[in-house]
Amino acid sequence: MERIDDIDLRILRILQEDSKKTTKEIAEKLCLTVTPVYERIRRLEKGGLIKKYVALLDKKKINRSVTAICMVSLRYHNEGFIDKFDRQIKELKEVQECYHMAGKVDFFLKIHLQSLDDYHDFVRLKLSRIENVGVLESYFVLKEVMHTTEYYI
Amino acid sequence: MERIDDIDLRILRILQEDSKKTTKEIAEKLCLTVTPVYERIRRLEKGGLIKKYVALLDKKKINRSVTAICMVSLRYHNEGFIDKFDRQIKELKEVQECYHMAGKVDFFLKIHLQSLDDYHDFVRLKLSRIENVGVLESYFVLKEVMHTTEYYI
DNA sequence: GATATAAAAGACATTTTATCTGCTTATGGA
DNA sequence: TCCATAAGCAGATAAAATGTCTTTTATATC
Repeated sequence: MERIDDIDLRILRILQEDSKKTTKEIAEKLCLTVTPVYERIRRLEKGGLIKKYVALLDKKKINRSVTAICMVSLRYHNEGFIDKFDRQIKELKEVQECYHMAGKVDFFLKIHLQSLDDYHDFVRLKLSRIENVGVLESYFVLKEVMHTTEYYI
Repeated sequence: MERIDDIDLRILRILQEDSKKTTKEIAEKLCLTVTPVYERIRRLEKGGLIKKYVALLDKKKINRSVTAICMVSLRYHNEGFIDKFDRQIKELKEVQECYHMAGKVDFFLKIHLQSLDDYHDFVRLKLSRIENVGVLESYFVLKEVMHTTEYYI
């Protein structure tokens, strides 16, 4: 991928905010015609800079009001165990984010659920049954202060 | 918003995964014509169930390879202070997520940056200068095991 | 500074998609 | 059974995306 210039950046900022904006609307904002804008977007897609386009849903309206953060430490740290944990975590539909961390905690999970009861079940029936899971530390979100999918570029 | 049925759910699953799918493509998957699919999508948008459509960028390709997790505890917990922290955090472009938590830690931040040096500057010049910030605990992501914007519905 | 060359932008035609309208078919009570 | 209502279909129209070709602009070289 060649370098991206200022026009590319402005296009990316717009699309991060609202990907339904038409090429024409974007072109007008940038004082260009549709063709260059169209071609730039295609180039950004082909180059993989734009990964995908998605619809974002309202958590509350689909009944996923509980957000839990869970820090997991494994008992043993052989490479095989870490990969195994990775694979098993990816199977769990409740998990929205999972990071392998540097530090005393090994993994960091963000989980979305309907209720605290569901979290109880999640830990008891799924998470704690994954082999080699050691310490679990759970935190619950009281209020989402901010949450964006955009990067400041 | 009226209840959502199984067809709505199937539409939402598709749009969460790829919002560029055309009404026609979705209609074919669901064995319907474009009109009902079109109207359902409009209804889901109007009802606020679909919040927005966005483009997701590749973190690495835009030079945001470092993800830090930061747990913040405030010194004092009067209501005013909490709101003030909220407002000031929202101003920081590096912060992608911020949650007010239940427990011994007050806030939970996810931050995206170019380098560890930038994190150093972020903490030194921005975070630690916010009034009333007490303990900071930082973690760094070694590997993103999973990260999705989709909800399992 | 003039000129050659390539990259970027524009103009416009064509294809595809979104959107609207009117009509038909299910569905669930009274 | 019949009515009322919601959901779906078919086809027309408007708008957007896409492709092609031309013009402009920037850049490098002489």
